[in-house]
Amino acid sequence: MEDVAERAGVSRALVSLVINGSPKVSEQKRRRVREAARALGYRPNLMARSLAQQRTRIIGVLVNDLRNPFFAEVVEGIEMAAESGEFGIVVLNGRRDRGRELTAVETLVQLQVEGLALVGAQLDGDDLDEITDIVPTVVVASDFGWPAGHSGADTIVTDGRRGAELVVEHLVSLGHERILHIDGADNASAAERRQGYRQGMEAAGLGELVDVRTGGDDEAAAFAAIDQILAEPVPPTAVFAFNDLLAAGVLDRLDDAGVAVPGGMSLVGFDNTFISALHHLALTTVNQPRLTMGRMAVDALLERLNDGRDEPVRHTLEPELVVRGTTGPPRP
Amino acid sequence: MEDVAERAGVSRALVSLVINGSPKVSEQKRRRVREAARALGYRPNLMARSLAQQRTRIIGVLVNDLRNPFFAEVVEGIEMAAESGEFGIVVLNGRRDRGRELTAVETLVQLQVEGLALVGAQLDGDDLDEITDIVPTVVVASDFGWPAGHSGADTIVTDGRRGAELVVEHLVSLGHERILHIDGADNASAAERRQGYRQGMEAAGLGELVDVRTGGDDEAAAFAAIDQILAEPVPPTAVFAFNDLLAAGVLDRLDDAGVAVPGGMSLVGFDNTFISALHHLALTTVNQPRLTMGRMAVDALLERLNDGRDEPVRHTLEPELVVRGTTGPPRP
DNA sequence: CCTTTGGATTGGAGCGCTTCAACACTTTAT
DNA sequence: ATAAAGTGTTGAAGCGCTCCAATCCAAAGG
Repeated sequence: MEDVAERAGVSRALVSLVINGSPKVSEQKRRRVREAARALGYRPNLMARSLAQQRTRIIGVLVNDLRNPFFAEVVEGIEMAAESGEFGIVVLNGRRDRGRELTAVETLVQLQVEGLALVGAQLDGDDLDEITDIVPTVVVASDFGWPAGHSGADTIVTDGRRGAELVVEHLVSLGHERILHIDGADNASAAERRQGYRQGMEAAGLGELVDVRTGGDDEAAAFAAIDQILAEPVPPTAVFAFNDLLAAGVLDRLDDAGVAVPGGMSLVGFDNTFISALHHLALTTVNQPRLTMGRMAVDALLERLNDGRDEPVRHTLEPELVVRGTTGPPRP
Repeated sequence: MEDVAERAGVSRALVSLVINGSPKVSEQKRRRVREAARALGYRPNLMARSLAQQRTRIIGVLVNDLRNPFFAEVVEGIEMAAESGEFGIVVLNGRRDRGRELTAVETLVQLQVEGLALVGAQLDGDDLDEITDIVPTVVVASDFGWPAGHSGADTIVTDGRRGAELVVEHLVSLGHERILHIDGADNASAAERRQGYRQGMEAAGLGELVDVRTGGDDEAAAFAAIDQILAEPVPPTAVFAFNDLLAAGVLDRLDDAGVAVPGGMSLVGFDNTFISALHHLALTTVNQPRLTMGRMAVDALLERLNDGRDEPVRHTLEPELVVRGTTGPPRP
């Protein structure tokens, strides 16, 4: 910067003004500075700038699992919204490990992010309380209850309980009774969907038949569960899987076992990722508006940052049942 | 930091030493500083530290499209390798737009990343030359030729030409002749695969039947191409799609049109993403070792950073044909 | 007893930028 | 003519940290 100033015959302060597009710089000097900067290949040092400005204009994003297209799309939504709010984002990947999530958050905080979006985070409520004391936080696609702690994080979720109910209602309307749920284990939104499943079953008078098995959040997790289920004397007629990835795994296994879908077993996923839309899977599932969730997350953050809101806010989006080809009447 | 120093009754310099785990601090003071830091909830400011240290220990990653599981996994590979090399990464998403890629690179450079990994970038050779003058760069999963410019970027690719040849050989061995290629348009690795396709066809004496159609890099791009193909008087007996996503789109469309796969048409993808492995698709494809690619990319960067290498290096990984259920003998 | 040695600690300069009060120079009002 | 009110520019302080040279202190050696 020194060099640019010298070459343009002005002070460093003036260079700074030009770089930041201040209106109170004469056209002549502006041109000379621009030119000198180009000639020298000068690029401002963002670190130094942030330090001096005492702000970074960065939103930190912690994502549970980048390989899950659902999360990837939420992140795209966040990115797009952040961009139009003049913020950048830094994405860190928790890779399905709570410990890594914690260090990732620590890194983001030390990076001085102005806001934090936790996408599908597996942290617990206490972790969250600590975090919200430090930086404005929005929790997306997972749920830490309401209100979410001391100063409170904002929450953007699709109503997983309702989504699960929709699934059960749909299956019941087809005539199913033995509906089993392979859950998301300790995954962030697993509890909610379990609850919705239970409520749905009870509402249909099928409380006795509630059957939840431990799954996880990817195909592999589905294998053990479904293998075991198939080995039992009276398998269910329908399976509701925690998410599309899990459902895809179940589908594979059913295929191996020669069980027709939906002829021999109905199957429902969750998230409506592009996978479920593939004709060859044609997975009945529950839609979550991913891009909207990302956008709302950023909006929530910006309200805190720009408008100074400081009571927590919670937006619950409506899930939508998407009926495709993996559900039908139960086998006789 | 000032406050911590005061509370612990030491100087700021000593606090810095403790934070950075210097061995030359007495156990007693170390404890006192640690305690004061905890009591005050002190967190070092990474920006300030980077500024003072004149290094960031950050590798910038520009990724073409986060929604494509192939790229997401390469990024995971990079992340894991960076972690063990004591580097952090910052991921920016080009979202399939060259302009955005350019500004993303600019941002990363201003962030003072010490190395840059371009994953599936769509930039052109001139862009790359400029970039390599500024920061050590490795190009992953796309190809800018060899050597790649002035100071030169490193390159980590799977041999797309060879991969495409494998595909053609496989199809030819099944008896196909009218093999059509839906390409990746101006996508980074599209040219290479086109070339491999052509060479494979010519080597099999099918040079006359070479037929390349414009596709893109996601399902939607496949639709137009395949619809048009099906409307033609003599459709091909086999289609080789640029990647798995594209192939999935083709498969859907074939389904709509009532064309059996592989009975009526054989289909091959590329990348061996988890999608292709789903039994219901069972897509014949070409594997790229994604995690290895990520790891090698980081290794290449670290060689430059730590060992001072400065001639460009190029690693070409071997593609591997994965035969699944979408390929078979041609229809009569 | 004084000097040396070496480990522990500290003061202060400096990293690249922003920002604000102060200054110089014009223009307008009086 | 002088004062007042802009306009454009700059010097210098400060952002939170690191790191070197200097200092301090205690133990060891002469």
